Amino acid sequence: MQIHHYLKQFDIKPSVQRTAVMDYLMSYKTHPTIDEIYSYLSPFMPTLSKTTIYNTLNLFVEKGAVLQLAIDEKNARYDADISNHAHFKCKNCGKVYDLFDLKQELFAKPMLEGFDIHTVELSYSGICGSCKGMN
Amino acid sequence: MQIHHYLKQFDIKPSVQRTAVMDYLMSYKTHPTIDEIYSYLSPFMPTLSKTTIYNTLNLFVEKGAVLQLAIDEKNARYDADISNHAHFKCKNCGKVYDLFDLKQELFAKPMLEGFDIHTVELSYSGICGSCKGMN
DNA sequence: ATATATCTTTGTAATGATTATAACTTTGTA
DNA sequence: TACAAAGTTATAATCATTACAAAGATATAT
Ligand SMILES: [Mn+2]
Ligand SMILES: [Mn+2]
Ligand SMILES: [Zn+2]
Ligand SMILES: [Zn+2]
Repeated sequence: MQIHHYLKQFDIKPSVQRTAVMDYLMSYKTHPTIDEIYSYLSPFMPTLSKTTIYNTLNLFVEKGAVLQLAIDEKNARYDADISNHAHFKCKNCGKVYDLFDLKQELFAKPMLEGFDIHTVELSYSGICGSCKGMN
Repeated sequence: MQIHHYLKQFDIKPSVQRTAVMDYLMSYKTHPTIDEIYSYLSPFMPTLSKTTIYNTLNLFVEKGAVLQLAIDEKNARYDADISNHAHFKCKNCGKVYDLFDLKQELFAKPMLEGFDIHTVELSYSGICGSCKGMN
């Protein structure tokens, strides 16, 4: 199964729960919160615990398989797409959108004396198209 | 007094507490948390309440006088420098550094169909110079 | 200057996200 | 099968933030 293989690439043992979480993240690219992941999976896996979702995502982030986004002040949000892209958070509806069509230069890690830069996070906020003109 | 005048520019009435918080933010550019601000000011203002620090900073952010940084997953951090600059958070010591010497293009708000972009936040993380070679 | 309304601050309680803990279950191996 | 290691679960604890209501300060009208 491809998700099993993908997890192994990051040195993650593919349990049923871990596979389900990664499958969800790869299928629904909505940058979900822990609660959203748990609420979706729980009906399919009645014994699933929210702690497992926390454990699983902490492991995924640690192993580099998933990004933890800081764009939402309230809850952590997770993204299985670890390629260079930015995010936009709507101040009105809270939805987090992907922004792929930006110059790659924006994601360059600057060479700065005294800083060993590992990660780059570029976030925008404002009002999204669906919310414009409403409210 | 200059801080009073500065606050008024943002339509903020300069109370004693608000002035003290803005003074602190402008003097110590360490991107402090609520707790750090409270711990510093409390000895000088014995009746000060932590709720006031929360109220004050929420007001400052709402009025655009201060930036709330999302770079730290645990606590909100605040910055009185609202000019274009990026931040670096050390994964080891947790300190948040300013990065001023970056191209202004990095802070441009891209023109994208369906997005009305108000703010840009550019954050890096990795290991800082003081932490390199230690641990 | 006094009364009244509005704004601000304060302390406490409530909420909500995340982590710690310990028991239980599953998996891998001898 | 037997044992050890890894993973999952439920519950309790922690910690940041917000809600609330009372008290205090400031502004406005008489
Ligand atoms: Mn994304
Ligand atoms: Mn700064
Ligand atoms: Zn929206
Ligand atoms: Zn450091």
